[in-house]
Amino acid sequence: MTVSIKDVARQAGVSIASVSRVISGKPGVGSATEARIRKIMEDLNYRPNLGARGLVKQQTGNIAIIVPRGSFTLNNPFFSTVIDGIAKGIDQSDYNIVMSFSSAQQKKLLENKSVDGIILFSPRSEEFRLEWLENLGLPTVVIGSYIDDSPFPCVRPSDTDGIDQAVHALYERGHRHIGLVNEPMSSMHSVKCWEGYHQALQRLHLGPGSNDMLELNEFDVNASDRSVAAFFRSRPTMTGIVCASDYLAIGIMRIAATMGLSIPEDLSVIGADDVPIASLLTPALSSVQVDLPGIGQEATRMLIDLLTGKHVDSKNLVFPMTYIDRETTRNTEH
Amino acid sequence: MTVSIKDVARQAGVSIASVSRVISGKPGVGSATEARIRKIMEDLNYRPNLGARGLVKQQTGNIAIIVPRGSFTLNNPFFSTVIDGIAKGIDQSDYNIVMSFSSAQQKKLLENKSVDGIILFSPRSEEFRLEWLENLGLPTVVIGSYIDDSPFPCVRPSDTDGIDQAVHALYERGHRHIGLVNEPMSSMHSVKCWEGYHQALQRLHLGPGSNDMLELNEFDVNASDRSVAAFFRSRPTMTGIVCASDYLAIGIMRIAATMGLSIPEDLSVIGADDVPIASLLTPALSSVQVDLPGIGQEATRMLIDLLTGKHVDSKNLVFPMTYIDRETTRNTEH
DNA sequence: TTGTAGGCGTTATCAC
DNA sequence: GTGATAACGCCTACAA
Repeated sequence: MTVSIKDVARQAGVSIASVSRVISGKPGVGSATEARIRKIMEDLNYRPNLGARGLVKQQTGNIAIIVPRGSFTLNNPFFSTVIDGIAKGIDQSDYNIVMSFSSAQQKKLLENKSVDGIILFSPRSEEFRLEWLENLGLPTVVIGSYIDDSPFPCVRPSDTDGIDQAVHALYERGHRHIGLVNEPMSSMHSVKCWEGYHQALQRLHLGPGSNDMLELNEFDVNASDRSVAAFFRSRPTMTGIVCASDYLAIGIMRIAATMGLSIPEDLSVIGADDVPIASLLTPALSSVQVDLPGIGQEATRMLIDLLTGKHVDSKNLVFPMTYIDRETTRNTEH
Repeated sequence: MTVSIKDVARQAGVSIASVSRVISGKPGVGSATEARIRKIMEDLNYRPNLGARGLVKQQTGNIAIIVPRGSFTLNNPFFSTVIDGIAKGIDQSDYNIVMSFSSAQQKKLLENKSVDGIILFSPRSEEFRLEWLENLGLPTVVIGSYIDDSPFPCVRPSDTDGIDQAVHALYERGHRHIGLVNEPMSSMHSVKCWEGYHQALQRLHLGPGSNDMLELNEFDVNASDRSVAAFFRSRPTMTGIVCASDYLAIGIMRIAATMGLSIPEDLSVIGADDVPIASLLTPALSSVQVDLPGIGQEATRMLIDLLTGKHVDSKNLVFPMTYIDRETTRNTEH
């Protein structure tokens, strides 16, 4: 059914070697025969079988995007925005993107020699052990915060500094009791955010404040209404909240509304990452901006450099974050 | 470097045939040798090469998701929400998802025998010609409105009815001059929306109103500020707007704001699809709800049925839409 | 129960 | 310039 290099060769009355040569643009074919072969390929509508080629060249032409299960949900705008950047980066190349959605399938995908490289969204320790990843022997670049001494190049926002900025912004607006809503600490991202929060409190002499971080049990805020409500209720003097992501902040805004808290009158809220919808919400979400598509694009470039043996310049690319003041923050008298 | 079936065979002192048998769980291997082989596989950390297997079994284990270039932007919540459904559907199977992002790459992906089937988001005629698609000979299911007599099974929202409902909702609230903001008519989805709009106007005896559709030149509203503004300004009596999608409606709300029009006081707006963020906006967007993840999941199930030779029941699965009244619509006296 | 051998569609190394 | 032919890693009759 499917037309192969053999069919072309037979039709053209040449050996498959010659056909293969014109396909891969290698020299050593008379221009007359080349023309003939080209014509036959056209007539027969020949298309190379990438699988077969991959078998001999030991490469697949595929890149895996691995998003931790659970935070998955392409709907999480953090991922979709970064992936838009990846799309842009990959357009220039000949690679395709392969994705799996369950953790078991992701593992299989990476083990089965069906990809040449990996773009890994900040993995959580429970899901992918570092040793296991290294054992794969695949070029890998990590997006987002990850183990500090990991062997993989990494592209990420300056989370620590970003959260620090957010706390400072609140401080400047008169807030003195500032909380942090964070994802489970099993994610390195959460640790970085915690560090930024802690560092800011210290610099501002606001005390340790470790009591004022809410560590969610799930990665999805919307599964945590009760603990969020309890957190707010038990801290009546708290006037400002910094969230580890916009996604979190949006959930917080929703929960606050159901509790009868109005933002920013009763509570100032700041997100992180500044995803596109942040500015569309009402009140528009104050956030810490970072070039999310840029991160995706740079990570892709790095991986492709790795794949093509080019020298990869910097092992750690940190994108700056800058506070954006919108409508969820307001001055308060303390 | 990479350990193959041969290595296992040699180590175990058996033929590759036996190893292959235990891998694929075929009978005909002594339980003693089977155990030995299993152990060696474990020790050597053997992983099958899917590419090689695909070569002989003539299948790749991959499914392509094709999203029309331009509307791409995983950030378009319509796509990300449906794809979330696809993810759910595919979790049960052993298939992986492959994506390309430029139109040229997508074509190559489909031609190169690197996928077993296709999930195609309502293609526009300029990008993928039906004849070309058929010629591929790949099991394909289409998501969203498409050519009526296409040979491919199709899962889609009842766009026509949905828009009809939206117009009626506005009518019931007293609106008599109702406009439609639509994407380029090269998309079948736009045509269906137009039909729903037209049909509603007729039933309500509101005249043809063909003058009151704005057909955007681009698929991205945000590139069309000027024409949207002109559209509004030239129709001072228009009090209600139906949009072909929530994505469009969100853009319209933004543009209206910059024009000093307030919603819903000056203008009632209804979106379509009811994507998750619709309810998070303020004012919360009135829309026509449809089970987007369900569409993705059903499409995936259909494709997998097709792929596994199971009987596929219905060639055309239409998901009902129902109007959801939120805050962007208001009564008006005409 | 086990092994041999041919083939899936390509590329690459030889000869001629 | 051109053509055999051996891989690549795997599956599968067919033999033994």
